[in-house]
Amino acid sequence: MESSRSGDGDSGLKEDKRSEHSIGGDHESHHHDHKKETIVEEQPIANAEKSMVEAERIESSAKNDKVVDDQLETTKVQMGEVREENQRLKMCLNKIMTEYRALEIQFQNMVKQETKKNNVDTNDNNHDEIMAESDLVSLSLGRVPSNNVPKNEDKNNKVSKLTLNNEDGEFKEELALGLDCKFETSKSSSTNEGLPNVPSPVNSSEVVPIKDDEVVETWPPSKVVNNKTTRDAEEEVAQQTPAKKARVCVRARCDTPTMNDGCQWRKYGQKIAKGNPCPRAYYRCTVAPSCPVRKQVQRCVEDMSILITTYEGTHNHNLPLSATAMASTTSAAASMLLSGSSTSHSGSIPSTQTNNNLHGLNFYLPDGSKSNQLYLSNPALSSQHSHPTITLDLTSNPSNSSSTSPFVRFNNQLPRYPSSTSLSFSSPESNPMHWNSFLSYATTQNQQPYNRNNNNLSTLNFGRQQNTMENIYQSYMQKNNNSVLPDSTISAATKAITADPNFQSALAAALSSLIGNNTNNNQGIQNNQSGGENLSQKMKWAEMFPVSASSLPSSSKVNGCASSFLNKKAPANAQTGSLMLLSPSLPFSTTKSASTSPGGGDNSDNTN
DNA sequence: CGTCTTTGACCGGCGC
DNA sequence: GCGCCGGTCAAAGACG
Repeated sequence: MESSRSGDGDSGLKEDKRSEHSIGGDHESHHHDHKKETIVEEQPIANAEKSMVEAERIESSAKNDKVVDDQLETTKVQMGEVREENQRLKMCLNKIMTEYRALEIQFQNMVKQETKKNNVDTNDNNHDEIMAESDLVSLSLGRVPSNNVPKNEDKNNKVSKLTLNNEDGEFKEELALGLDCKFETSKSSSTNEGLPNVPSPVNSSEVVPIKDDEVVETWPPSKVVNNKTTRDAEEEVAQQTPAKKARVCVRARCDTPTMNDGCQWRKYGQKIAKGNPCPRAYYRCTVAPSCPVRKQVQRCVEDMSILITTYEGTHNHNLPLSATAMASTTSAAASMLLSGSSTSHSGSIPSTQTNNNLHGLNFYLPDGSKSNQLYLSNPALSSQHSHPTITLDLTSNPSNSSSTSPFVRFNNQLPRYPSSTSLSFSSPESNPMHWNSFLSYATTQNQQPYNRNNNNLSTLNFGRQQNTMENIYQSYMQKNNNSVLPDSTISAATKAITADPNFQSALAAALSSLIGNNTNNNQGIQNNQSGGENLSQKMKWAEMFPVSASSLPSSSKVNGCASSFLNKKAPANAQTGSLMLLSPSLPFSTTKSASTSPGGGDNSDNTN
């Protein structure tokens, strides 16, 4: 009994039980004593006395009622306490939200001013301003501005969007942190293009034609600028915000040339970077012709089994389902970085959050003075000082880390961007499942086919021993079968969200987009708008809408890193679809080497 | 024949 | 100003 309590159960419940026991127990013990007495006396007595016993029994039953009443009252009191605590938490959350909004507005103003400065010559100042704003918001969430966001409306709604959420309660507000952009993008679009870069399963097949007013993120300020259009002007504005250059670096063990992130990539160059004999390959997203997203793939010089994939930019189109996890992950990570994750971490993180025990979501925020350079095993990559970089370390080898705690590392030493960040999910003590399931859960519901066709793949360790992952997977599946999220997952989500408002924003964005989009785009939007659901509810909700495997496309070949892990896990359970959620994969829930074979298989994703 | 990869050339930023 | 280096272009070749 006591051992079971030692778990991370709800303290409120524990209290309830305990108090229940103490209250009822005392009364009952007296009651039993009383009964014993009556029994003892009962033996030698006559019937007349039996009536007395019955009277006593009635009396005792009355006592029993009283006990029940007491319990009820106690419970009520406890509920009141819980409510109070809830209120306190709500107030706390409100405070955080207020600060967040204030910072957001402040940041917007700063960007606005800068935009004005830099675009004095431009005729349509307003346009640029607005676009920059739009861009800003979208970037803060790792998203691309909507293709068709009415700009004026966009401007006006930006500040009020959270207010809208307040009407429906605090949970909404909580999610709203991450849903800002979604609201913005969705509100203006009557079509399902509201979420351009994290598509719904339905829309994923549609490559949304790029519109003229669409803000296309430019990756580097290259000579790509051939024709001066309004978009170019917007780009120029956008480029002036460091957010444009945010990069997300993913380190993962992979024995294939590239990680399969589900997206379509076309190789456009290769270089031998200084400091690393392994060539660096350059890919650009080919899902949409004008997609600005690029990625660099390079082996780690210290450990050739580690593949370092660096993503830059945000997709401006609907993604294949298989790519949403990675896109969301990188977007979330980027938004975490860009939204000022370095601004107030130490202050915003409750001390209890630093104990590296957040049910798998371990966010250790060491002193900012810790260098990230050492952590980035690739000097070439770490030398990209012009880009704020966030690193997701999915390797199991923390040796590359300069910190003893391979969790989140923020570093302030990069010359130009003090916000380089590293996320590591490699701690042997941590359980990456939750993170992975968060990020890939909804997506994977639609990715079953990738699993189905995965056959012989190499192993891929995402920071954990495979056995461990298998156990996690199995245990998760068991829980998953009950369609009830484990408390630990909910708890992890809660803690993670409260851990860092910025990450809250990022994670919520990723989650909401994944889950919301996975079922139905419209529903997803509505769901997000209603927002009353917490993360766990969302996940449950997503669980209720599995996509049948038959409706999913099959990939003809599977040789990507991601698939290697997934393949091994997939056959273990008939519910292939839902297992993908386990793929430690966060992002790598799909299969098939997208980069090396951008054409066929992944195209089928789009057309199916 | 169309698409993708390869690879040398080119460009721009940055440091000395 | 020069050279280094990262990043991109685009022609040529490979592949299905």
